This record gives sequence, structure tokens and C-alpha cells, in this order.
Amino acid sequence: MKHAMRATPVCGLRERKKQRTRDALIRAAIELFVVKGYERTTVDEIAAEVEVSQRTFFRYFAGKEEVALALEDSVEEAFVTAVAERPAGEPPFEALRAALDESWHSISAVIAAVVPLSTYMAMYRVIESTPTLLSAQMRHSALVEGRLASVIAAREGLDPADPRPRVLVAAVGGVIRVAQRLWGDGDETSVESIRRITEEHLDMLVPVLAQPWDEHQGVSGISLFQT
Amino acid sequence: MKHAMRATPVCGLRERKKQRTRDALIRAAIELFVVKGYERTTVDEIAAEVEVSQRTFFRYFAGKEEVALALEDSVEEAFVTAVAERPAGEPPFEALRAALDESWHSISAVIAAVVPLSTYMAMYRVIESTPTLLSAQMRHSALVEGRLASVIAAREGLDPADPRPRVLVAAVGGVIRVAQRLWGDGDETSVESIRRITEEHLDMLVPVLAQPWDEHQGVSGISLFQT
DNA sequence: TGGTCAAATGTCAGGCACTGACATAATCTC
DNA sequence: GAGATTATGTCAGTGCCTGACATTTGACCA
Repeated sequence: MKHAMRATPVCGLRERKKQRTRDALIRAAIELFVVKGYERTTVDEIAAEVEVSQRTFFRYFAGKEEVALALEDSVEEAFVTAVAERPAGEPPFEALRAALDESWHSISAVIAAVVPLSTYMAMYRVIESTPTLLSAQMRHSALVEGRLASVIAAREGLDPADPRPRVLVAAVGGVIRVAQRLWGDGDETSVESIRRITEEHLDMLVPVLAQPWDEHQGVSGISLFQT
Repeated sequence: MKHAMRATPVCGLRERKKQRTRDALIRAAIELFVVKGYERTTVDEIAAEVEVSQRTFFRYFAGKEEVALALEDSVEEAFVTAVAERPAGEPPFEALRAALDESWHSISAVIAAVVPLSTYMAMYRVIESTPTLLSAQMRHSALVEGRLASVIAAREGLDPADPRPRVLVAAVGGVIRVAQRLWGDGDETSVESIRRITEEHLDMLVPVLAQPWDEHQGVSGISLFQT
């Protein structure tokens, strides 16, 4: 404890080794989950694949869930960063939309550094179809929403007790999840596809709250009818 | 299997006994969770309290989570029913608001039939502060949102693929959860209080999506600033 | 170079959630 | 009341996860 701790010291053989085992565990886990299913994959199998003990696995991840959601975590992180970096003058809803739109590239880069995008999509389907994982993922979303609300409150110089940021983020977050789910049910793996779907869904948010619904209202309602 | 199965045959000593043990398990579980915390309460303890075997507990509930969320489940059920019963002419957003407003009474009645309302509120705090439970509850919400979306799609005579009901319900659901959380953090146990908070939050939904935020816009923004 | 310290890993024992299989006891039906 | 049905108990076993302790590995310095 002679020197101050650095957040992520890239130097050092030790740290590099740790990072490699961590990535290896994520990779092995996701591969097994995709092939065998989440429930039918044991932690022992994952550990064996990377040739570490089960105990070591649990020193990297608090639980089986965590390794399954490690990628989702990175994605969420990238999005929060993107929002925080939006110009201050932008209205909140617009800032969220713009951040989402511009962060797709960094997001897909983060993912591709660990597994191919198609594997990620397969893993997304596993998450959606596994109650335990879906639960955990929803909680993650809730935490991210909390952080986003804080970011927006700060941007707008609002009292932390002001509920408006939370209301906005909750609504937008809900819509994003709907769009994601639709993407997961489709066949189109591309980043462009999920970007488009999300955008179209967000476009619907305001008109959908208008009191009587038109027959086929909104900019792009029709293009979504087939998936 | 001579006669057709009835959904909930109130008659018969057997059924009544089952209902009683089920309620007893819920009651005992909630009481223990509130006092000792969720994680530190074992299924054996709950079963012992009701004087049944652990195995029997698992025949009533698929897991420890399920008994903890049994009440939430009833609440959600009451809400879905209320939405389904709204007059057909009503615009979707309005129908959700009205259903919510009128279902508080039946909701509190359902709860009070098992535990006092204050215990329910304590249990709500336990849920919010226990990762596992929070996760499971979020998933429940997602499932309910799916059902609500179907109900609305049917009301409006829409194609099931039309994303608008899902978008609406996701946004509204998110806002309701924000309101609930605020209620849970406060001291006011009354039904009137959560009804008011929820209503005020929903009032914020439309203005909050408007592009630049006013200083203190919206009908009742100010009354929410203290918790 | 070798010694020392801290961090990473392995091993072991154990608790708790949950499940299948089978035996027993309680209700229901006739 | 006999026989069928259904709820319950018991037991053994698997899998997730944790604490405690021993061992190894890489970092740092004389």
C-alpha cells in the first residue's frame, strides 16, 4: 500500500493477465449459454473451460448472472457516457435521442472486442428467454435510469428532488426496451437495424400520448408493422 | 377427472385448507422478511412458522421470490382487470389513467385481506432494497405491460404488431414505477398519498417530452419537491 | 539476484435454494 | 366404507455461493 491505487493500470503483467482471464470467462460463459442455455450451464463448466477453479470465477463475478450481463453492462456504460457528453444547451429529450443515435458505433465496438455481434444477439435472446436473466437485466436498466436522471438533473441545473428527469428517463427507457425486444425477435443482426427501430419507436412517444389515436398516425408507423 | 375442472371451486374443505395454508405462508413470509430481511430469512423458517415441510412450501410457490411478490401479483392483477373494464370509447392514455385512479380501492382491499397496509409498505421497501427481489419485480412489471398492451390493442382494434400500445404502456409503466418508488421513500402510508403522487407524475409525462423545459412547468410540480 | 510483501489462486467445508422419487396421510366420490 | 385422488412428508442429491486457510505468482526493492 505504498503507492496510491490507480483505477485501471494498463501496465503490469498482473493486470493484463487479470483482464485476459476476465474476458476469457465472459467469452466462455456466453458461448456456453448460447449453446446449452443458461440454466443448463454450470459455473463449474465455465471455470473448467478457462482452467480456473470455481472459487476464482466467483472472485471475478458476484454470480452467474453477472457474467451473463457483463456485456450489457458495457453497453449501458457507453450510453451513459454519451449522454453526459451532450452539449449543455440541448433539451433533455433531444439529448437522450442524440446520445443514443451517436453511441451505436462505440457500443458495437465494445461488444465486438469480446464476441462477434451475432453471438451477442444470440445472447440477447437467451437473456430475454431466461426469467432470472431478464429480471437482472431489468434491474440494471433501472439503475442506469437512475444515473441518467442524475445526469440530466445536473445538466438542467435542477433540484435533485425534481421528478421530471426521472419521469422522462423512465418513459424513454421503457420505449427503448420495447424497441430492443422487437430487434431481438427479428432476424436483422445489424447495428443499423436496431438504431432505426429505436428511433422510430421514440418518434411514436409523443403522438401516442395524444388523446385519440389516428388510424395510422406518426411519421413511420407503417414501416414497423412487419418484423 | 370425471368432471371438468373449475377454476377456483370455493366449496370443498380441501380447497379452503389450501387457500388457508397459502395465505398463512404469504403472511409468515412477509412478516419474517420485514423483520429479518429477505436474505437472512430461510425457506425452512417460513415453512416451520406455518408448520409444513420445506417441500410443501415449494409446492405452493416456485421459489422464495414468488412468495415475496405474491401480493404485488394481486395488485397487478387488479390493475389489468380495471383497464380491461374501461369503456371502449376512451382514448388509451386516458383509459390507463382512469383505471389506475379507480383501482386503488380494490387494490388496497386485496392487500388488507392478507396483511395490514403498513406491513405491505414495509414489504415494498424490502423489495426495493433487495436486488434479487427488485429484479423479479421489474420482470413482473414487464409481463404486466405486455398484457396491458394486448388489452389496449384489442380495445382499439389494432394489429397485434402495431407497436403503439407497447410504447404507450412502457412509458406509462415507467412513470408509475418512479411514482411508486417516491411513495416508498416517504412516510405517508395512505392509499390517498400514492394515488396523488402517481397522478401528479403522469401529469408530467407530456410536458416533460416538450423540448425546452420551463422553470417550474406543469400543474403540480412544486408539491412534489419535498419527500 | 535474491528476498519480501501483496495479490491472485486453489482447496476444503458448509449453508441454502430447489428438485425428483417414493411413501404416507388426508380428502373426495360413489 | 372402499377405492381413487390429491396433498403432504421424507430423503437424497445438485447447483450456487461463501468463509477460512494454504499456496503460488507477480511486484518491488536492496
